Amino acid sequence: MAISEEDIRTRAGRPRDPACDAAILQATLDIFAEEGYAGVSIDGVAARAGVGKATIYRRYSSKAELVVEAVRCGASVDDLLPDTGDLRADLTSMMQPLIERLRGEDAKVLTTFAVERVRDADLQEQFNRSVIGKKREHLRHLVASARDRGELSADADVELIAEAAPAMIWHHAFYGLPLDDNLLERILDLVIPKRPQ
Amino acid sequence: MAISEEDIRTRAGRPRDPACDAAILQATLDIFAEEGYAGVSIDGVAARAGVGKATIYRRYSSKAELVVEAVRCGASVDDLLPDTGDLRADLTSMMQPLIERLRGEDAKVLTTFAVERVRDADLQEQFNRSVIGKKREHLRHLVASARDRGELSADADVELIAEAAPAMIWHHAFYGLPLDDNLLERILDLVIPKRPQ
Amino acid sequence: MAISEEDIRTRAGRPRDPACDAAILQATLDIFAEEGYAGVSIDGVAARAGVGKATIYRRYSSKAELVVEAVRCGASVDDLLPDTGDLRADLTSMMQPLIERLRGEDAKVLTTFAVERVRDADLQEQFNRSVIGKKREHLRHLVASARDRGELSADADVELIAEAAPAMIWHHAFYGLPLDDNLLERILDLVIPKRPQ
Amino acid sequence: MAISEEDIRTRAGRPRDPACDAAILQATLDIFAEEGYAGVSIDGVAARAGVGKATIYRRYSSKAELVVEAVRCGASVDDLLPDTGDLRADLTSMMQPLIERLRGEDAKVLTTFAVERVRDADLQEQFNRSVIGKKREHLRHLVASARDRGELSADADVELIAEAAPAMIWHHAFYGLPLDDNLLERILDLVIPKRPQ
DNA sequence: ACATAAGCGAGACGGTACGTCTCGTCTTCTG
DNA sequence: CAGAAGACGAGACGTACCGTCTCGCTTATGT
Repeated sequence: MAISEEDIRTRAGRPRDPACDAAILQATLDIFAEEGYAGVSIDGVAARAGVGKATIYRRYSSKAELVVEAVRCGASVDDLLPDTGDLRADLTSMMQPLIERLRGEDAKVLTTFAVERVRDADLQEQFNRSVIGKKREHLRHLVASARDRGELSADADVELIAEAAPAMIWHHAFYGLPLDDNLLERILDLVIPKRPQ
Repeated sequence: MAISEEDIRTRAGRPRDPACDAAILQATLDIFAEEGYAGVSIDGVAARAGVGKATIYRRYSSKAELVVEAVRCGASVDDLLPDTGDLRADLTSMMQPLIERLRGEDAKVLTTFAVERVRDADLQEQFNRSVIGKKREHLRHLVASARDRGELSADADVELIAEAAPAMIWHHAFYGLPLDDNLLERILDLVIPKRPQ
Repeated sequence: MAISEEDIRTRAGRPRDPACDAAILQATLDIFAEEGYAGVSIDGVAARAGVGKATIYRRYSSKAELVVEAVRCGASVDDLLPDTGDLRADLTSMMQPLIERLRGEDAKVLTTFAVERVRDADLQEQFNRSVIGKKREHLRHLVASARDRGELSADADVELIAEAAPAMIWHHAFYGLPLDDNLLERILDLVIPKRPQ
Repeated sequence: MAISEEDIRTRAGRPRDPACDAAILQATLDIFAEEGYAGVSIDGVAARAGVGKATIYRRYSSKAELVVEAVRCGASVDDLLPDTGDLRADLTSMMQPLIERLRGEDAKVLTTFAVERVRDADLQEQFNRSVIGKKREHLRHLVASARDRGELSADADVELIAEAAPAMIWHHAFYGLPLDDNLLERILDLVIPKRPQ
């Protein structure tokens, strides 16, 4: 979460330049993708963005926070949170983009980030708070709803079913196992009873 | 992997002091557990171990290598590969120790280690060959056997079921989700049809 | 005064590199002469000396201290204390070198040093004791002797006459007034009655 | 010299707030006395004066100019320039206030300023132009007049006599020599032949 | 009377330098 | 030779100012 909440608007003084926001995040993301977390330096980001260091520290209080925000925004990790009433469909539309990104050009950024995140406590903390939390919550909500309306059995393990897809997708990514087109389908077949045709 | 192979023994001059080896690894593990990877600094380890920096660099060529080695030794992972003919029991005796360790003092250590493994191609390959590979192969073998003898349906997704337990356990560890006593049981309930009593 | 006293010698570990000492002080003096105090930056000195910043901060705890030390060493003020029995001649041989230095390359350096001396109580006291003190004492002695032997009138203001030359020379230096060849002669003409030929 | 001349008066728009002028100068002076020139920062002055930075830069084009003005006004250095036809009396009424101030509470401000002035080229330049210049010019004028009317001998060293008093007074201040009540009289006795009673 | 022009507090901006910290290497002395 | 101590070149960290530049508001004057 950026340093200042959204009540910034009506503050006195010169307002923040949105062009700077963009330049900073883009520069951060570029460097992160090229060099990894360790390769990101505030001076480097500032130079690449054509921005003073203070302009960065005015927005993010540390390197960790900066990188989290950059990845969150830049890699569009703030996905849609669909709720159509069809569990399989909803899970598919939530998780399929992740698989696609892990196969595409964002793969390096995402994997690097997922890894670095575990390494650095700040990064972890920041990321859990800002992104993952909501997503996980929604997954749980979808599964619970499905159980409540009978799409799953009454004693279904909501928590575990909700985590199953991300767990296995990332597991495949980490170990270099193939991220086939039908992977998600196979996962869902495993943890959700197939719909009667 | 340590800098010097095992032919160190018969070198000329003063032999390496084993007490140093121990002190360095212990200090590294302690700091690592307390402060995380970023909190480990060579100067810090040297000070805590009462050792010169050169004494560390003589053994490990970088901070990353030092930490990995420390973890590998400190939290030795010598698993059994059981095959009793009871899928549930075998999976349990293979995975339960992992959960236990991820809940204990070794948790941080193991997690970071898992991460480093993903990061470093050499490390990855080496570990796949020596430890993880065998384990994964055995898991697959257990599941396939179970399917063959009818414990699972004939069209069971062997690959996926074999990966399910480690995937979800590590997932829980990575995100700080609770590693309850019954977690493994719940995972197995999810991916293996309960045996009819 | 440099950070570490002289008992450094017998310390453990790698000794300080004297070449660094020299390079740092020389670089500082050069930049100081070219750009003035404000133009001296630690990064600049480090770059010019081909030295890391830490190597400077290991020796001097701040920019001010660095510059003072550099000046003190670079423009050593080892004056003679003549006593020929000819007041005019003695004063001339004591003060003329100062004028010459204040006209030469050392000018900026000496001026800033004089300033720092006034600023810093410790420095002031130390210098009064070591160099300036002796010099002032000797000046007073010369004037008093001259008075006693009748070269000056019996009621001559010894103290004031002794201070006159340095006071006016430094005054000229501080205000950028010209330090002409005949300045000293004019000063002496003013405060010492010309000898009847 | 302040940025804007006196033709400000009849400008259009909102006139400058005199309360700001005062607040800025006072804040500057306070901080200068407490922390020295280096301790003065525009942000600090603005904060202490309860004023925006632009309000300062509208009046003074740099930190050096601001400090000069503040000291000049605050310490009332713009003395009278008397011309009664009695050299001794005129010099006394010009220099005695300086001695008094160097003994009083302004001492710290004045000394700090005199010292810092030498250190910082901007400051020096500014001060010479705005304050010292006129004073020195007047001193020279007084001495020259005295010579012309026969109060001094025809070959008197006008320049030097004019500088003598400030030179020796500041010299005493810098070296912590006593600023006695009769100091000025002794100086004048030294450089100006006593009037025949 | 009300537009114009400037002053004002606040604070963002691109820079530069600060003094601290860590990295991985190098150098000396002692056992 | 190993080991402790620690200096070294390099360079990132986060802070503090600089002097400039918007903002939205307030305050006189001039038409």
